[in-house]
Amino acid sequence: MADHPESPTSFEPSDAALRQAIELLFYAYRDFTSDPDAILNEYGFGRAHHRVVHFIGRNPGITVSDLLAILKITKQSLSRVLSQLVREGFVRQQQGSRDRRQRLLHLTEKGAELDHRLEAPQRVRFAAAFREAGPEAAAAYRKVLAGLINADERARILAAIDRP
Amino acid sequence: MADHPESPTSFEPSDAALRQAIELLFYAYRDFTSDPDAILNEYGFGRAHHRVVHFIGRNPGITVSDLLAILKITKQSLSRVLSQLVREGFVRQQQGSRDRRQRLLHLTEKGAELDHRLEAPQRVRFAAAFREAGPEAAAAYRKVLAGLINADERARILAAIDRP
DNA sequence: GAAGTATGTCAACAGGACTGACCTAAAAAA
DNA sequence: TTTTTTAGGTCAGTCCTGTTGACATACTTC
Repeated sequence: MADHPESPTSFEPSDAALRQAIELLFYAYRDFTSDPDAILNEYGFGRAHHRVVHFIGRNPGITVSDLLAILKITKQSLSRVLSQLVREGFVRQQQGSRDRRQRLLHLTEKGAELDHRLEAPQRVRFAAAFREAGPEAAAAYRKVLAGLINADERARILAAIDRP
Repeated sequence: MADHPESPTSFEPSDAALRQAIELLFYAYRDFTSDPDAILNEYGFGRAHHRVVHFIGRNPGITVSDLLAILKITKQSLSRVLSQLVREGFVRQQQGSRDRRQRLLHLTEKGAELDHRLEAPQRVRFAAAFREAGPEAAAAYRKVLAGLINADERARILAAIDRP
C-alpha cells in the first residue's frame, strides 16, 4: 500500500489524525462553552438560552420555525426557553405583517446586552487561537468545520453566516 | 497576493470572522454528534455514555478520578453512567495493584465494539472534511482547536492525544 | 368552504448535569 | 501508631433541556 502524502489529489488522513481531530473537538467544545455557561448561571439560564439569544441576535425578525430549523430541536423545547426569555424581557415578539400568524423575534436592549456578554469570552478565545495560528489557519479552520456540517445544509449555512 | 494588510506578527481577526468561527463550531458540533446519538439511542444510552466509552477505549486502565478530570463532571454524574455500562457488560473494573483503592477501567469486547461503532461515522465525517480541505488545513485545524482549550491544560492534553 | 401552515400549550417523561451529605477502604503522613 | 488524606461509592433532591403525543387557534391559500 503506497501512500502519497504530498499528492493533494489523494490525501488520506491517518487513523491517528482522525482520532486526534475527534478528541480535539471534544476538548475545545468543552472549554469553549464553559465561560458562557458560568455567565448564564447568574441569570438562572442554560445553554439553550444562549443559543436562542445568539441566533435571534444574528437574525433579527427571525420566525419561530426558522429558529427551530437552526437549532434542530422540537418546538416544545424551544417554547419553554423562548417564553422564559420573553417573560423576563430579553426577547420581544412582533406580529408578522405579511403573515400575521408569525411572531417575529427580536432582542430587547437587555437581550442584546446579554448576547454580547455571552459572546465576549468566545470571541476572546477564538481571537487568541487565530492570532496564534495565523490567517491561513483561520481560513483552514473554516474549511474543515464547514466540511463537518451535513452536506445538504452546508451551502445554505455558509451563505447565512457569510452575510455582513 | 504578495502583500497582506496584516503582517504575520500582528494578525487581528475581524469581528465578522470571529462570529463566523463561533457559529461554525455550533453547526459542526450539532451535526457531528447527531450520528452517534442515533446509534446510542438503540442501546438506551446518551451522549455521556459515548464520552465514557471513548475515553476508556483510548486510555485502557484509566482511573475514575482521571476520567473525571477529562470529562469535567461530578463523580455522581459519572457514577450513574459508568455503573450502567459496567452492569450491562461494556466496561469492566479491575482493582489496582499498586493502589488497591483504584478501580482501573477497561472496555470489554462488547464495549470495544460499541466504541468502534460510535466512532465510525465521526471518522468518516472528518476524513471527508480533511480530504476536501487538504493536509495543511488538517494541521491548521489542529492548531486552532488546540488554541481553544484552556491554556493551563493545553500542553497536557496535546501530549495525551499525540500518543500512538 | 376546506385544507394546510405557524404557533402555542398541556402533560408526561428521560437524560444528564448539579449540590450536599455521608460512607468505606486504603494509602500517606504525623 | 494514630491521624489525615485520597479513591471511590451512594443516597436524595433539584434543574435544565431534550423527547412524544394530543390538542387548540389564528391565519393563509386553494
